[in-house]
Amino acid sequence: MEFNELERQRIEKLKKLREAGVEPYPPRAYRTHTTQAAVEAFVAAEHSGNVPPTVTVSGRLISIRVMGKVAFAHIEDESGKLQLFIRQDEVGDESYTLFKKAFDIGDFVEAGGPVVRTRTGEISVQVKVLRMLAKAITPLPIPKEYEDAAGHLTRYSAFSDIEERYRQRYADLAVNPQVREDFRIRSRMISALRAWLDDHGYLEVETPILQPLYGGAAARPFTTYHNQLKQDLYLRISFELYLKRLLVGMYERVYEIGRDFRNEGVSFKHNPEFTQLEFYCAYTDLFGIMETVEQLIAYTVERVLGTATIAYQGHEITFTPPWQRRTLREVILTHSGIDYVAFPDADALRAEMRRRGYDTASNATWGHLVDNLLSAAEPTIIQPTFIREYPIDISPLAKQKPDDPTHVERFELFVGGMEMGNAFTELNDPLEQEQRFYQQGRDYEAGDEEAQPMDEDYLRALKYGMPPNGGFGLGIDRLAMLLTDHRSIRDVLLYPHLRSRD
RNA sequence: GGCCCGCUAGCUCAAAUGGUAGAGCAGGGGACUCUUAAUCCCUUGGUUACAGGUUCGAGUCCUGUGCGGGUCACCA
Repeated sequence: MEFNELERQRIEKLKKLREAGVEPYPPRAYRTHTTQAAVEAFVAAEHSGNVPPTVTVSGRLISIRVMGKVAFAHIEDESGKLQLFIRQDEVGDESYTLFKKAFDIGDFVEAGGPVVRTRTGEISVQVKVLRMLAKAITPLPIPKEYEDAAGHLTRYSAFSDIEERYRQRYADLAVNPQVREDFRIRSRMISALRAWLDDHGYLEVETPILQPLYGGAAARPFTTYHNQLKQDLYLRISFELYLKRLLVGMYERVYEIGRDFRNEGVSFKHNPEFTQLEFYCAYTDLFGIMETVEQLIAYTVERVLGTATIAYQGHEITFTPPWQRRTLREVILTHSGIDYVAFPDADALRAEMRRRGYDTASNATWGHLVDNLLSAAEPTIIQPTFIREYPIDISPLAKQKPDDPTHVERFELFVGGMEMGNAFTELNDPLEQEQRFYQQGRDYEAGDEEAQPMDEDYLRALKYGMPPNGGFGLGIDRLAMLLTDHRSIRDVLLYPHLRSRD
């Protein structure tokens, strides 16, 4: 380890503590109250006229104000903050000197004594015993704060360098309470999703992450290798094909929450690994899934934030059902002026798009061109909106519309200008599915690296019969972005992927 | 991957046109027995991301590299 000057000074303090017979990393803490519980116990005693409680509280030192033979400090634990009132004549000369000379902001400490109000009225622990729990070597960038009479909090020089916050998330969390809160919201959100699904007859299952064959989405996979088996394996890009096999096995409602891995570019809304919820429900279709999704997400938002209306990047978004239902054709026509069904092949559509100023790749398939048109409209769709009826070319696992075999029963959910989820009336005709895989194979040969490979075992499952059903996939990270009002997916991932240094 | 922007002390930021690299906080020394951005006096701290180049002289200009941010493309 290399140490800078500040760290060397603190290592000297370590020695000073040990020379005084104080172990700077003792094995145990003896907390009797969280800071919040200490305050509550004090307030209760004050109301009932009882003697104030004596407590032992533990936490990180976040401020120190020494005034000669008396000092004030604040400690913070997960429940909140509490002031320590330390008097030399209460803790003793030796302990007080050690506090002044060897304790720093950032250290974990423990303080025991009665809870009192100081002259300014702040509830504090009148410290009788002060212990070091864990000495910090590296100074934490804990900001100074000022709270005015109106309760408005100003933070000075808060740790805000984006790259360092992501690389040293532990420090970010330690000094930025709002970041801690964002990840609590994310956690509560996942709990709420799970609770709703559990309450509605869905069985939570786990399917393979290491797969001999990937599929279920249009994406390039990560590859890996099993040494003993001498076998190439892929990290899954979706759960879809494994979950639908379970419907063949007579489960009617299944879901999985877990990680997908896609080998593609990173951006403010893409991380190489991300969390997905997928569920499948037998004996329903696209339209049944829409109602389920409305209920599921409205319940989740309400339970996590206490309201169905949220603020997101300056927009007000309301999740109260029913949500808008539009067709892909109408959305694209409205946004771009192009009625894509009038241009049924790639060359014609590309020519029309270029005529209207779109920059299109000359090797893009017709389906991808349609997708590009949708992408252009995407940022304008703020309120929760189901966009349905997709071209069959880009939907190899969805069932065709009975009255229009060029399109499938598929919707994507958009909120806040982002795609949040994707759903189909699932294709359960094994012969048709085989043809779709063949077409994907031809697309792959033609240069589409995201085309899905033939999955013989999945077809074997379908041949046993799969009930009609609808399925849905939800980007958990993106929903978390909405609920925490963050524009970047990295702010809702504890450890977003970053290129390594050196 | 293309283009644009950024990288200066532990943290947050300054440094006209190229001319001795600074401040606040944190840290160190001192004063102070009710403070809360405590206050007051003194003070340490830098390979300016890295490597080259131009120049008498580069944090500043040029080239390259790394990392990050934004944007476009790719991509759900």
